[in-house]
Amino acid sequence: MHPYRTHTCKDLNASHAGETVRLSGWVHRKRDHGNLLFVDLRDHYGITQCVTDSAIPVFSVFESARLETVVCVTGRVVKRSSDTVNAKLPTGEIEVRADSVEVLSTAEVLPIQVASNEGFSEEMRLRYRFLDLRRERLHANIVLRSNVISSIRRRMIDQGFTEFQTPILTASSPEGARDFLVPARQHPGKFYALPQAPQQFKQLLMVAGFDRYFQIAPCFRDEDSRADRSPGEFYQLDLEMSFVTQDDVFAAVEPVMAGVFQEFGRGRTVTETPFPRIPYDESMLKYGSDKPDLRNPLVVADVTEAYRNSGFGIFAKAVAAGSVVRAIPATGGAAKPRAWFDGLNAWAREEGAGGLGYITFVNGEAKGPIGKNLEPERVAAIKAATGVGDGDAVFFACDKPLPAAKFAGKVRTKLCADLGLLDENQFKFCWIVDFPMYELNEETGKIEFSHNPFSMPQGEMDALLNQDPLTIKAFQYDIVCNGIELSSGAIRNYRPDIMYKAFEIAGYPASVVEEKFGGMLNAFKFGAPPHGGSAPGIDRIVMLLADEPNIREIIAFPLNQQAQDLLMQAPAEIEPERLRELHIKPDLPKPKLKVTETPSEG
RNA sequence: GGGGGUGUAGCUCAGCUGGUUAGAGUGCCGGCCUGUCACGCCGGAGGUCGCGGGUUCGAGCCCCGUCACUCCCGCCA
Repeated sequence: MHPYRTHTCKDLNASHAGETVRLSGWVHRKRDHGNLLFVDLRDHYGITQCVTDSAIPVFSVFESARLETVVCVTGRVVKRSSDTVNAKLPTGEIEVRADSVEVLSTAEVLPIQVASNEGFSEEMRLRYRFLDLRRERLHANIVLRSNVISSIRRRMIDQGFTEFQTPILTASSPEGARDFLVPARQHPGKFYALPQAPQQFKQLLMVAGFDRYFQIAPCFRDEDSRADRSPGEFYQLDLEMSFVTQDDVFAAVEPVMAGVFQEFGRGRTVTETPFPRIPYDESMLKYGSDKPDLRNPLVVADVTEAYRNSGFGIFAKAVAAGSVVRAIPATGGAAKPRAWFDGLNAWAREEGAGGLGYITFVNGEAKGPIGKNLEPERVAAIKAATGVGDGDAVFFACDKPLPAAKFAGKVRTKLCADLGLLDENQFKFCWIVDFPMYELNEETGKIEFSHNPFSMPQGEMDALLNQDPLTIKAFQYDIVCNGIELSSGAIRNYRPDIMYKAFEIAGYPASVVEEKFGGMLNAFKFGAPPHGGSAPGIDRIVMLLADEPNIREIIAFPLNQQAQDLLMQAPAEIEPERLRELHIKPDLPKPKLKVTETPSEG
């Protein structure tokens, strides 16, 4: 018989009754009846109940084994009587009568319990990640992550994409986030950078003629974390395609996204392909965001004209000074008590708005502080613009266009939550397209790239030469699901002449462009195909599918918010000798923060 | 870099207006229990109330500082 196991802890059922089997796993739970002892034995696959009684010598071994001890149990499979079957357990029809138990590894008193749904502190969970990972939910999330990545890889390969690996030790990115740097021992004073994304490599692979590239790519950015953003590292499905338009990229990405979300979405409905394409300007107006949650049915409308020269003095004055008014409908909001409206007003002030004016519609009448001061035909126009009717309310955000849009977006989200309008049972995808190529820096008054300087301006050279730069759109797009930005992508600027011009408009002379991006620019001088791509974030995809609000729940060994690994104790100090051979001398501003010590090993 | 929250037993938390010996659940240790499946019952051990200072007759609670974790803003081509 195999020294460790003949079956896993999910394998056995009534058909195995009478067989002698061997199982290995962790003592998940014990139920000690004095002369009768039940042990739930757990492995990666499942749980099997083992039972022993005091007549058998191994009883005391089992009885003294603490939770999470690793044991090897040999015994006979017995069909349970009908009244003792556990319907909640896949192996609940049977149990294993233990003849012998070997303790393979003992366990100390647990700092966090495995067989529990209790919430433990992040610090404990990360310090004892190996225990946390044994727990059902996290264990399942990591398996889901693996399955999602396999599915993505299969779907990409089936579409004719070729998988690549690109360097981890590479050059500092010229723009963007802070790099992680690695000292180069053979080149004193010089550094490698970890890639923020394989952006330039994938474009070079297109120049190299590979046509369709993808990679499950690790990306490194030294920026502060958020609940949905790891500090340091994350993975993306990086892809790039040659001889394509924006629509070709969409057509390649959509079936992968839709397919994966259908496969792992546990019945939640997924937007049918093709996904809606929403121009950036429209998204900012209707949803107050460039990553709209389309599960929220509320749509913002512009009602600036309804307030121009109106009887509602505050807004009329602001509109005259260049502000806009955005109307956010609250379906069914008129039935809410006065306290709700007051609460929203207080919330709006906390958010930095002057307040939150509103009109309610009851029995064909417009009520509320604004309703009284606004002429009936203007109220009618607002009603028409927002599509509200009796029983609804409308809220107003009045400010300069961008802050008004953003605040309207916040109001939209809050109203939806308060009114319970969000359908949780959906994955709503869309593309946000037509991002502006440039934007005005309000402080400096200068024109800057608003997103990726390497994307192709719509209208190409003609637009750069003849259009107001602030009106030029780029072939730049984001894919958004349930209000979460999964990726951005672009059709790239592959023409050196257009690139020089695009950078010139943003204030970079040709010499700077050559110095900073010489490698890629040079490659484009030897026959570059038109190309474009995208890079959906793997971690966020898994977060959505697992319905987890925090990215650490879908990563086996995440860093904490301070970018520390509490289990492996990283970052750590380095022996002086190592620093010497790297020609590095620390110049510390103050005594270094110490990573707290881990308790002794078991 | 900035703002909010949290920090009390191994773990998860309660602790009222500042007032006796700081509690519960769980885990751990011991006892009882032959059909449980979050088994049950009885008992026990376990505390520098994050740390430092202050106010007070008296501080887990109030004040100041500091540290740690977390959420958010900045940042994230």
